Amino acid sequence: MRDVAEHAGVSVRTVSNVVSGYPHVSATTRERVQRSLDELGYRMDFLAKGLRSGRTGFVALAVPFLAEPYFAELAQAVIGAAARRGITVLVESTAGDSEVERKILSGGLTNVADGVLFSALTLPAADVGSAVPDFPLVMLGEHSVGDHLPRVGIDNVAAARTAVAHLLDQGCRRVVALGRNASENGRQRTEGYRQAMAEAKVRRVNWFEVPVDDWTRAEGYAAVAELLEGDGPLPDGVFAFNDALAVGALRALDASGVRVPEDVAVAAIDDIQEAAYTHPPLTSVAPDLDAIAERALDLLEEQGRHKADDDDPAPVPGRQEATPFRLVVRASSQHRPAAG
Amino acid sequence: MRDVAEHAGVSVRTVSNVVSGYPHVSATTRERVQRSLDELGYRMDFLAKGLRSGRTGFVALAVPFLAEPYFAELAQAVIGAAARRGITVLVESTAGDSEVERKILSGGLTNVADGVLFSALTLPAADVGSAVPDFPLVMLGEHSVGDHLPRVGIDNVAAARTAVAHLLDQGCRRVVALGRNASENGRQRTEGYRQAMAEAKVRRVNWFEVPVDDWTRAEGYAAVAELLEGDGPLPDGVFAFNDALAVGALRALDASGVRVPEDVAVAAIDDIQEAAYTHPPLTSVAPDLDAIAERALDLLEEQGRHKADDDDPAPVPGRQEATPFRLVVRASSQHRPAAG
DNA sequence: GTGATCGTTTGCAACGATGCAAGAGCCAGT
DNA sequence: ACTGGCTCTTGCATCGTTGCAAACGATCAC
Repeated sequence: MRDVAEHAGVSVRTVSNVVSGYPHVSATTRERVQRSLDELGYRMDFLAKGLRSGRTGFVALAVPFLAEPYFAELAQAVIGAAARRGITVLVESTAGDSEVERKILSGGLTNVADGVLFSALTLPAADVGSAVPDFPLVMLGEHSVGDHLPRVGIDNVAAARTAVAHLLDQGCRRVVALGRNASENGRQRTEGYRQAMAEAKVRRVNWFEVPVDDWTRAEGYAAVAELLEGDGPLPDGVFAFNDALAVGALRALDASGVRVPEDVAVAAIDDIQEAAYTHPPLTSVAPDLDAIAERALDLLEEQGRHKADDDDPAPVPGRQEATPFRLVVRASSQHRPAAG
Repeated sequence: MRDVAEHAGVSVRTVSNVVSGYPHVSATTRERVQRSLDELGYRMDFLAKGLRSGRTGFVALAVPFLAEPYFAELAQAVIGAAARRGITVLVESTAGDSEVERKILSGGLTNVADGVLFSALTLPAADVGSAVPDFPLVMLGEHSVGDHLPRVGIDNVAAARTAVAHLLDQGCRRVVALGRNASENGRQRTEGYRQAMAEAKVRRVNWFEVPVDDWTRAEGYAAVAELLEGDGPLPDGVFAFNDALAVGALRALDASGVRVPEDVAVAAIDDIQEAAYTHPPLTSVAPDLDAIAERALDLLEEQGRHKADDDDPAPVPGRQEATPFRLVVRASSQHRPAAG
């Protein structure tokens, strides 16, 4: 920038004014500086700008596994929403490592990012306690830290209830819930399953919850394969807590010759792109990822503004925003067996 | 850091020495500073460090669509490899917008990242010409800019040839190549297909190339659906240029009641995780993503060092690194129809 | 003609860290 | 006792940019 100033015969400050669009710059000067800018191929140094102004224009997004379709699609949505606001996204993958997650929550990304969007899996709740971070932070999806942290995501209980109610509507009598684990997400979707089963007055003997460790295709496959090998009564419906589990379940059912949806109907949550191409296509609850991304960025900006205004106001009440979702019905759940 | 220095009763420079592990610091001082560090919850400012030292510890990864499984898995591999080196990855999604791609190549990410890994789809070859960027850059996969830019990826011709040869080995007589488009990648995989067909002395009448725009499930589905509706002779093998196309193809075949692999064998390239869970599981060529990520980062660091050494040496000859791949055979290609 | 006002431009300091080289204190060797 | 060499510590300048407020010149009203 110094070079540009010299080349244009003005002060560095004036160059800065031109670059940052300061209104009180004469047209002739602006043009001359602009020419020098182009000629010398000037590129702004983000670091210096960030250092001086305290804002970097970056937002960090931390997800457990970027290679999981759901998180990849979420990341894509966040990147798109951020791009519309002129914000760049820094994507971090925690690999479900609670050490990494703890570092992020304790501010490991501060002053490189203006804010952090955090989709936590195994959250080190104990370590975090009720401490409020000293930087803009919005949680995506459920977490177990407490409601003092702002959060954006679908209502998991309602989403699960919707999926299970749909299966019951289709005539299922014995619906298995596949996917309970240690996560808060797992707890809530289990709750939704139970509510739907209770509401439909399904007899307790037909309730069945299959636990897993992770919500992956492999675990879904293994769990259902084991279920089919067992000597218990077979289910006529499977509610998988996410699409990856459902994909694994479908594969296991297919491998065992169980027909979907004739023998077993399947529904899940996430509606990843893959869901439209499974065998058969998968019924799934679709969260509005764009809405999640937009709302999350709104909340981040809001926190950023509050920080700037006062010194330390009540740092934004932990708002819990529920974004819309809808049930996408595909072939995997469309059967109507004879009542029984 | 100033606060810490004051609190510990030393100069800021000494604090810096402790933080950066400078050896000549007495044990007592080090300990005292460390205590103040912890007590005040000091966190290093990456921006200031980067501004002063000229290195940020960031590497940018630009991919067309993060939501595409292949790129998501690639990103995960890069993030993992970078983490092992203490490098943080900044993921950018170009959305196949050549405007964005041009910006990246002209250095839009410089001085925020020490280097750029670029997986280009539609590359604005004309705009770039043979200009060598003034920052460390490594291309991932094929591109059409020319060989003056270093590149890491599998040998696409060989990979395609391997997949097609496998289908022919399985007894296929009429193999369709699905996926030719304007990309360099498409050109090369087409070339591999032709080589394999020629090598096996397949009669020209049985060669068939189906073009698409993008390598997505939707396009794969549409292309195969159209093929099945047509009145031409049906193929007994489909070679899809990537797994997404294959997934779409499998769905279309399934929907039309065509049996895989009995009627049509299918193979593709990428071996995304989803490939193991399709109906039936998909035979695919698996690139070694970890190797790609590691080599790419190696080349970046090498370029970084060269930059540091001299002023402007021949900026690293455009090395073209071919990483290993292997064919993963699954059910989608395992048939042996009667010779015909 | 003179002072007030406005638009435009500028100098200085600062953001938080590190490179450099010099200063302070200590010990051993002569 | 003096010097050289060592370890440990420090001050100063600097990276590229922007906030702040003053300075500058010109126009305007009286």
